[in-house]
Amino acid sequence: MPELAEVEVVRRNLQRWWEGRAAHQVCVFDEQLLRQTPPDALTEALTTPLTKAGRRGKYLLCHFATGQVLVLHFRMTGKVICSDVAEPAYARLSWYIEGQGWLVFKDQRRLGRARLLEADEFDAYEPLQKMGPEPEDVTTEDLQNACTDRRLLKTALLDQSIVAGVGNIAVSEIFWRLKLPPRITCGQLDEPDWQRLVEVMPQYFEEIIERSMADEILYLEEGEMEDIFEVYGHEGDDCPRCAGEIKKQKVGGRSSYFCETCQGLSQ
DNA sequence: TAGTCTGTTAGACA
DNA sequence: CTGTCTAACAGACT
Repeated sequence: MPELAEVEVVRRNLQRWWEGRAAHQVCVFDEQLLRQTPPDALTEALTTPLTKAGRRGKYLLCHFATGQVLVLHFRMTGKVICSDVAEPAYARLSWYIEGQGWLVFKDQRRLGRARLLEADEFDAYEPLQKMGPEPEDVTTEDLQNACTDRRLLKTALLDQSIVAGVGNIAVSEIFWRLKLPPRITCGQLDEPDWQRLVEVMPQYFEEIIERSMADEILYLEEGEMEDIFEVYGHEGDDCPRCAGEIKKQKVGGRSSYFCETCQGLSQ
């Protein structure tokens, strides 16, 4: 489930499983995942130790001592898991870490990408160059400067050049916390609204990261993921806050979930 | 069968 | 140049 929070969970896992160690074996099952990267070059990089697992927005960054960076993007259904077999379902790329297991890039829909960049290529890499500040760093001024009055707030927050890492789920959840109607435009926010927005965004991600980590542990024991969202995917349920009903509506081309009672007028 | 889905980008259009 | 919408990418699920 790749929004910022899920990518951060993978980053923390890779830090534990992989940092300081090199792969002893590499299997490329789906070359489409690699696109511009030759499998041989990837294999060579993976067989040197990982120096750091980083993240920027929804991009996962695997740094090597050579200065090379393996950039992973999971799009809709990609993820990295640790497995005791090399090729579980939907495996696209696997590398073996001694004493840990197979690290597997899984991706049901095959939209995810892995690309190996040289140090200078990484410094100039456009998608990262264009990216806005992380939610924990963004200021009200950043947002107000980047957002025109008539633009939907939802569309603005999903624009990765304004703020990095916000996805469609996060928008619904953050709007619910702020009691904002789904179609509110940037011009309709007052100063305290912007202030609360920059406070709540990082709080939301922090909380979801923690709950996802805890959930993963629970999943290993109980075999079932808990639903950690308040409104997203909850059409028809009662609002956890006011017992109004959760509605679903297309906003900016994609589904928004919101409480019709406590999130202002739904328009 | 048609519509849906956590993301991103290109092209059409206003 | 701005912004919005759609299709496309690719596959599974309802």
